[in-house]
Parts: sequence; structure tokens; C-alpha cells
Amino acid sequence: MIRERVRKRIEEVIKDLYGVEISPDINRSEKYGDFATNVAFVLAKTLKRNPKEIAEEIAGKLDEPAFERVEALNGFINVYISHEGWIKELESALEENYGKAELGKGERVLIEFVSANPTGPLNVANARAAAFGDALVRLFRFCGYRADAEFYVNDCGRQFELLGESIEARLKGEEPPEDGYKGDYIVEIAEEIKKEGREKEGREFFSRYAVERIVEWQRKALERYRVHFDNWVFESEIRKKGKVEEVLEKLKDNIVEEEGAKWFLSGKFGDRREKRVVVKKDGSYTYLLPDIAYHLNKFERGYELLIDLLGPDHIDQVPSIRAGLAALGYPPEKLEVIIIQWVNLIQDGQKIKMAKRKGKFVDMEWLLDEVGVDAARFFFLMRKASSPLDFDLDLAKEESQRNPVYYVQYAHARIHNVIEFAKSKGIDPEDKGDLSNLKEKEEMELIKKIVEFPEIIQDAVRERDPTRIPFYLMDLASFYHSFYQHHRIVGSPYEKERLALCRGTINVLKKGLELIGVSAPLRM
RNA sequence: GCGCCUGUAGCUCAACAGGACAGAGCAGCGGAUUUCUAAUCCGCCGGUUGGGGGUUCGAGUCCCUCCAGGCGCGCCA
Repeated sequence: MIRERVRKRIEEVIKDLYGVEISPDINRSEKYGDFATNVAFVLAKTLKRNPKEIAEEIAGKLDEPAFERVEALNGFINVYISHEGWIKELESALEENYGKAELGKGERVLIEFVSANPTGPLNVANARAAAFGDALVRLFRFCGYRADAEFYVNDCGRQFELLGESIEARLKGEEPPEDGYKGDYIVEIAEEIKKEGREKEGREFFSRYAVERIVEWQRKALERYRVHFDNWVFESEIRKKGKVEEVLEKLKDNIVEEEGAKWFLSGKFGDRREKRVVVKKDGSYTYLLPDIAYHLNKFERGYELLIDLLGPDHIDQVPSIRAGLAALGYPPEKLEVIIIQWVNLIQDGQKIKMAKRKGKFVDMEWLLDEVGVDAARFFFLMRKASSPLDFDLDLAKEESQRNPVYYVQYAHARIHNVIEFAKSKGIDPEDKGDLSNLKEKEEMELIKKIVEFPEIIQDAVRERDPTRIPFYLMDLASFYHSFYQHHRIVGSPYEKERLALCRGTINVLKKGLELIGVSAPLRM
């Protein structure tokens, strides 16, 4: 990875010159060399010296075989990579697992996402979380972490009871309770229960039966979406094992009783609020205690880093869960939370409101029927998690040919076709010729983009941000299309070299698409 | 009232650990291929980064404040 080589060399020179250890910020650049750093400005403060002088001193000592020249300009240090340096990097991009990294060193990471209530089908917000979480899991694995995907099923509490009540009402031929579940699937489940002759079993049974059925639907929908969960954890199991009581016992020094309820003094452990109710007046638990127990359980299963993807309605509970973990002696910063904002579906220029409990929501499977798995996954990763996403259905349907996902997939199919064409002409695509013959503007731009792949991957993992991948792939496809348009491949004097460039591109395209769970078609 | 998120070109979004003149796509206008996929490429047009202060050598990015929108807010999960 060229950027790391630049960084490392600059670190060494700074240490030699000033005895300072610093990890400089290295930026890709087009105008000012290939890489630029502002490290002289940073050093200027600690060394109390003129940044221009520092930049010149560092630049004067920066030497590396891959560097063609180094300049100091207005305090910035610009590094120009030699042609040979780029070509060498391109060669490694032809390897099978180019971009694979050992950042994680086998650390065990648990990524929990979707975790939809088992009371109805998945909706489009779940679909966004699924695309995001699944891509994160794939990225973490690619970077040397032992990462697992987990789905938590909240099969306890009021909503669980309500589910059984809603089914019971249907069995009696009545309308569900006011705040009950009203979708067609409730009727469907009720009919199944009737068919099996178990309508006398009672609410608890109905709830359990429905959860089993609904979770199975959810699992199937997610598999269709190419999202696989390693673990399905049920809240009822955690409770059955006595984990909640265990946590209550361990927290007892930080629990007070007031107004007939038990309060956890979460403020002592960094929560915004002084205390939170954990046991209600009626003796039942609020969500908090089981949630702390659940997260404790994650650590107990051996995970070292926990990442939760949550909806914006869960923001407030994070500090109290962290407080709980801290009180139990676990490092709260090892629970990272990524808030994924809502999805607005736009139809006829208007937002479709989603309200799950009213049985009015947009089904994830419906979306997949409309736009397909590839487009859905790609689109959901074109927005940062922290921004609400407007999904314009009319646009997605009408202009599906202009979807960025097609643009990227088209590049993949196009390259595949070129390589097949070359083979049909009796050319061995494995023979890369003399790569140093690649010198044209479009060739060099494409090479530089290809070898950026490992940097993008590692940035994506470090920032926990898979949305960098689609943007990178669109760029890469764009550079390839431009190269293709300007230069003949098969039949040109440099056909071998250009075919190798094609192979490097398709290699990275394929891997990038795989990491975000989008297919790489051979023909379009 | 408090907390979190968002506000960048007509539209949808970028801007990689504050960096060197804010970039793409779409829309609009004009071009390109007798040869490997035109779902492609090239060019033009388009901006006081919601307003105002501050920190800094440097701010779309950090801090304060105001405006607009979204979400949440002690015994629902």
C-alpha cells in the first residue's frame, strides 16, 4: 500500500530529525504530487518553528525507491511517486486477494444489526441497516477481524403479549385491540393455528407460535437479500438463564428504591441522567436491565468489540447501557453504536409514512420486488448512516438504467467481455507483458485508482463506514470507461499490458462489489 | 425545555483524521464510434457550503448563537 509507505518514511525522517513520534496525515492529491502532507504545520506548533523551514528539512531527507521527487511548497510536503512505483503496485493488484489486510489481528467483533421486533415483516429501514451491517461484517473479516453478525429477537414484554392478544382476537373473529397488530400476516398466522386445531392454547402460546413464524419469515427475507446472520439470540433465552437477576444482583450497590421502583444510579457511570428505572412498581423490568444483561452476555461469549447499529429512536438508551457495562467492570468504550437514520420512501413526490404498530409500513420484500437486491443494497450504501435517506421509488423504477449500480456492473461485464474476446483471438490474458509500457494519461489514472483500493478498504473499516465502497467503485468504473473509450486494447501494440490493466480493474471491482453484497454480472 | 441528527449547484449527493482554487451524477446545451458491450466517452453551463460571530497560518469540516426540518426524552421497548 503506497500511502502507508509514504507515511512510514515520513515518520522515520521526522523521528531522525526531531526525535518526535507522530503519525502524519497523508492525503491523495492530483495537483500537488501524488500524496501531500501538512505535517510541517503540525510540527510547527510543538517545535515552535517556521513550517516552511520544517517542510524543506523533511523534504530534503525524504528518499525512497518509489519516490520520484519530493517538494516542499508553502509548508506542504508533496511526494511524487515514480512511474515504476505505480507499476509495481499494479502488479500486486493482479493477485487474488488484493486489499486483504491484517488490521484486526484476529480480534473478535460482534456486529448486531436489524434486530427488528418479531411482530411483523421487515421494513425498508431494516433493509438499510441490513445492507450497512452486512457490508461492515464483510469488511471487518476482510481486514483480519473475526467478526460475527447477530440478530437479537425481543420476544418478551408488552409487545410480545400484544402479539398473542392480536392473534387471539382474530381467532375469535374480532378486531385486534386498539394498539394491537393488524396486518394480514396476523390473520394468516391465526388461520394456521386454527388448521392445527390449537386455538384453545392461550395467548402465551399464540405469541410464541407467531414469533417463531415471523422470525422465520424475517430470516428468509434476509437470506434473499444476501444477508446472513451467524447468531440469532432470543431475549427469552437470556432471561431464562437468569442473566437479568444476575445483573441486578451485581449492580445492587448502585441501585436505590424510590416510589416503589428500583433505580440504577447510571449517572455515576457517565450517563446524562442521574438514575434510570430498572424495576417497575409492579416488579417487572424495564428494557434497560435485560439490555445490559444482553450486552454483558456478548462480552461473556468472548467478543472484544461490540458494534450495535440502531435506529435514531434508540439514541437515548446508549449512555445508560454503557453505564451499566461500566458498573459491571467492562470497558464501555468497547460498545460502539452507529445510529442509522430513517428511510423515507418517496412516491409521487410525497413521503410514505411508516408506522409499524398500525400495520402500515413498507415491506422490505416489496422493495426488493420493485428495484431488486443489487440496486437496493447499493442505494442504501450511498448515504452516510447519520443522514436520513430519501428513496425515490418512481426514480428508481423509471430510471433504473441510470442507477449507479448499473454503471459499475456494466464496467465489470464490459471487462469480462474484453478478456473473453482476447481469449478468442488466442491471446493468453495471464501474460502481462512489460507493464512499464503503460504510460498514457488514462492508463495512469486508472492504475492510481486501482491501487487506492486497499486504502479505501482500511479507511472504511477504521471509520466503520462501508459507504466509501460504492463511491470508490463508481470512480473506478468511471476511470475504466474513460480508458476503454480512449484506447484500443485487443490488437494494440500493448494489448498484453492493457489486458493486465483490465484484469487488475476487474479484480478490484469484483472484490468491492462482493464486500457490499452486490452481484458482479458477466454479461449485461 | 433538554438531547441527538440534518441543512453544500435547479435536483440527488461527495469532499478521505481542518488543508492549498468546494467536486461528481442527474437535469439543460453541444459534440464523439465504419474495430474489444453507446447501460459508454468528451466539452459547456451552474456555488457568498442556511444566517451571524469565534478559534486557527488555514474552517463545508471545530466552538458559540440564531433560523429551518427530522427523531427521541425518567416505571413503552
